[in-house]
Amino acid sequence: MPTKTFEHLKPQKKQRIVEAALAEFSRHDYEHVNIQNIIKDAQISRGSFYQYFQDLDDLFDYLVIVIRTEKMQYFENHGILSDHAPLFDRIGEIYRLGYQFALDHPLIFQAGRHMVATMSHQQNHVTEESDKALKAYFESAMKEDIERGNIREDVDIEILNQILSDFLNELLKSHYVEQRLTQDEVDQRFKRFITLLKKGIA
Amino acid sequence: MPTKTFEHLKPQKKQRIVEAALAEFSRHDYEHVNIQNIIKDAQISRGSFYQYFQDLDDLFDYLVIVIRTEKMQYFENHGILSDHAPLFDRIGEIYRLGYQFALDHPLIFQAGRHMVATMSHQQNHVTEESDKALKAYFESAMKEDIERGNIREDVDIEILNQILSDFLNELLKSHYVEQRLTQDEVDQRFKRFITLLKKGIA
DNA sequence: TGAAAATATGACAACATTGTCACTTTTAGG
DNA sequence: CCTAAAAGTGACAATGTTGTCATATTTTCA
Repeated sequence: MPTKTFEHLKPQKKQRIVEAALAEFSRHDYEHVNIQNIIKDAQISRGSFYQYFQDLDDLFDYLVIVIRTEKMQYFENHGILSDHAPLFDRIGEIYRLGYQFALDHPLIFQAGRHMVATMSHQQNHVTEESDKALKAYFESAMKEDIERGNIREDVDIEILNQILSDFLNELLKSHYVEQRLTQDEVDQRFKRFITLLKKGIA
Repeated sequence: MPTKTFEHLKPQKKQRIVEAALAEFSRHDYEHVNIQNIIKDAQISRGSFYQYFQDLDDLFDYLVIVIRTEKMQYFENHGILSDHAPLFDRIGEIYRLGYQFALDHPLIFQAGRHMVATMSHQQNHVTEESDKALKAYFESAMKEDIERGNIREDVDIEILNQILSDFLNELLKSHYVEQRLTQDEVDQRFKRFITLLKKGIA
């Protein structure tokens, strides 16, 4: 964890440092993060950096928490609106929310993505919590829809959840990260996905 | 492209170099690949390296081709067996083939994965070709199944293809890369996936 | 105000990595 | 067996990065 000194910093300066660090982590592998770049970007001296953080590990752990907190908070603040809406409405909303988060916090989003992508798997607590929360949310939505009779009773909730998150993840990647799809194409894809899922293919 | 000198090398030595390079590329970001490690691993001198490759770009491009060629060849050699089998049999087979490839060529598999994961998107020709081939293969399987009456006529082939590849990709990741799932669990998951897909959820 | 505590600074030694080049060794074939 | 072409070598200068530390600046509060 960062030192007391760091915690005492003015929010503005703290943020400058966090942003510089996120930018660096979204560009490079963990092992090759360049401290020089961070201190240059954040406009702090070399010595200060080592007065705030023990080492890279320390900074990394701190960033994980920052990312996790921001993400959870964002979803909590925006997500509870349409509780008890039908499953697919909620999925659509969650997707839009995820996209909006990426737009609102591009640095956090990209750093998180890159950290997960390049991290060794032992350390994947970066998105673990928010993923869990998301799945729990979908699960409750499914159960409500089953009770309402919108979804057949014997549906395999776990697998459906998996299919949903895989698809949404890839969609977000094509849409936001690689910018290969326009908003219209995304909407189209989403609709077709739901249609297929509803009807089944047999 | 590598120099003539490199092409003239004894296959054994060539392979040692390729393997060292793949190992390095599966550990590090493109920008932070360490030539020192490669020449140490491959037991060649610093000077030799620069006699084989112009620079890192050159080595990278060469590796892309190696990975692509190996992958395509592997699938061509093993994949055509059960042509004209029902879609889901073929999907299962392809999955097993992908897994087998990862087991048979762990270095190539991991390097390819890591290169795709950390690469800027302009350079994603690494797996492009084999992905295309895979989708084409699935598509023809679907069409055959539609003709046979195993799959409804109005099914959205493109989206189905997308769902399939997303799901299989994530499955392979959990199964092989993160080793979070046993063979039994994978089989279970796969069956449940197919069941859900067949029946639909409405 | 003034002095102790907290913060900030950047020069520095230690180390790592790169691409080059003058030189040595090996190979091919006359 | 000899020699010219091909292949191989590692020392080296140039550059970059790290963590430390003695010192300077700022803040706190009695």
